Amino acid sequence: MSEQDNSSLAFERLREMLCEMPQTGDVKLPTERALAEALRISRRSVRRALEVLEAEGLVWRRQGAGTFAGPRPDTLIDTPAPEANLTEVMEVRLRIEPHLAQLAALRAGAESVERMRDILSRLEVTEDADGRELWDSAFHREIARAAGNRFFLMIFDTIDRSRHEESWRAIREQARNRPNLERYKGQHHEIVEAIAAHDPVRAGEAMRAHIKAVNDGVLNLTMMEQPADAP
Amino acid sequence: MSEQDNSSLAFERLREMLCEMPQTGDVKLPTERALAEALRISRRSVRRALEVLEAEGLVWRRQGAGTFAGPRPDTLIDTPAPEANLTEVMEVRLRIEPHLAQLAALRAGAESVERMRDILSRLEVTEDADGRELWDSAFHREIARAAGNRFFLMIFDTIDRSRHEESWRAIREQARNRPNLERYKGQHHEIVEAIAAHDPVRAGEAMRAHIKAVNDGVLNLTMMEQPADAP
DNA sequence: ACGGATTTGTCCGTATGTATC
DNA sequence: TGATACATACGGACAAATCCG
Repeated sequence: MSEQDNSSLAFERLREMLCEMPQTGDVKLPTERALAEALRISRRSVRRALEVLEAEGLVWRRQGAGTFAGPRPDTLIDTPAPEANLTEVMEVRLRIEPHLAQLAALRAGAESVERMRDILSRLEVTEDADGRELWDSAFHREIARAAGNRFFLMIFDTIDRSRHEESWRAIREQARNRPNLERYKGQHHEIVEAIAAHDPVRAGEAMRAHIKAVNDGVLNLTMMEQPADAP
Repeated sequence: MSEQDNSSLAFERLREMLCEMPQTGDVKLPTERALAEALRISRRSVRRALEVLEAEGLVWRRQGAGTFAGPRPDTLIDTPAPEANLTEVMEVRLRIEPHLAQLAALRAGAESVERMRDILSRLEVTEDADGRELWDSAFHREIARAAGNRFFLMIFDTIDRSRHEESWRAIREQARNRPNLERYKGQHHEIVEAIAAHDPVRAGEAMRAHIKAVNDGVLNLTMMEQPADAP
């Protein structure tokens, strides 16, 4: 009973603290360092407790901002993704986006191709991980737009939303190692060239290869996280 | 669990906002600082999202003036216009449902196949139009379920909802009144057989042929309605 | 024609959580 | 456990461009 775990102590104290707080959103908690000092325990223990509280939905945290009480403020999500599994999303992308590239090759106008190239050039000079994610998404969406089918565009947006939710970890980790980034860059240009040349077969195949590469990259990464696995 | 990057959040919210705006040009958006405060995020995140939207051609900005909604060539749709969508929906079905059949052939269990056969038997003894419509939809949805991918199922439901559009029902039912019904019946059984045999290639091809036949049936019908349209 | 007010464009410092040792 | 390096988010400050009286 004496020295079980400081995390549980922090957990009780923090929970108590939360109950006394006003229920209005946007209540900022003290920083982790301050809490650790106030409770006379290590910051690691505070973090463990906060992780549990976050999972319970009592608090939410954002890097660079702080820890806040209450549910997340931006719950605009209209249940787009149940429990988005990464493999499921990739399977859908692998089977749909090649069709979008094919249709885009048949129907894309010069201004669409121009926008694609512009987006790619911006993607390549972006160092920020968040920004890269945004530009990459914009590129794929531009292709979906160029496909000229509003239903396909709607479907793409459904996938894209889930992709952003799922990207929370894997893509950012993946951004760390640059070799893949170069390969993706080449694949992107290959796709645009095929579309510009109105070559649906090549466009579809290029898109398929690209998504397959991304899929493999993410898969390898998640496998690396689990120990004892050599290529 | 669903807290994505702030930029992506701003991106979705802004695009949604743009779609709800009147189509008239010269619509000035709130200032970046106002948007940042309204969305409860930093101005930097707003700016990243606006950059992408500008590259997509949805908005245009001028320093000192503000951000304006640009021309909107394609709008996200919630209420599709009937006529033009028919070909669009058919195009989507033709390119997606074969994949569903393939996956179903790989993953369908015995009970799924059992349900498909049961649904088909009920479809074949149904005389009224509403009933046939319902059973046919149920058959295709059972295949989507058997594909074992929740996203694909979600996407299928999106398509299926449009398919049930009131204005199309008459057309589809007329297309089914013909001897086409017999052909569709055979194609349905061919699909189920291929799935039961775990033959993805045959299943995909059978589904493709089926949807192509339905598509042709509808197309022929709509052309018959408009007599003698000459180039 | 002029000047103040407003808005976008740009940069940097600070604060915070995250990851690693 | 404690300490350090790192990525990210935020806000302020200033310049450039524009608008309005």
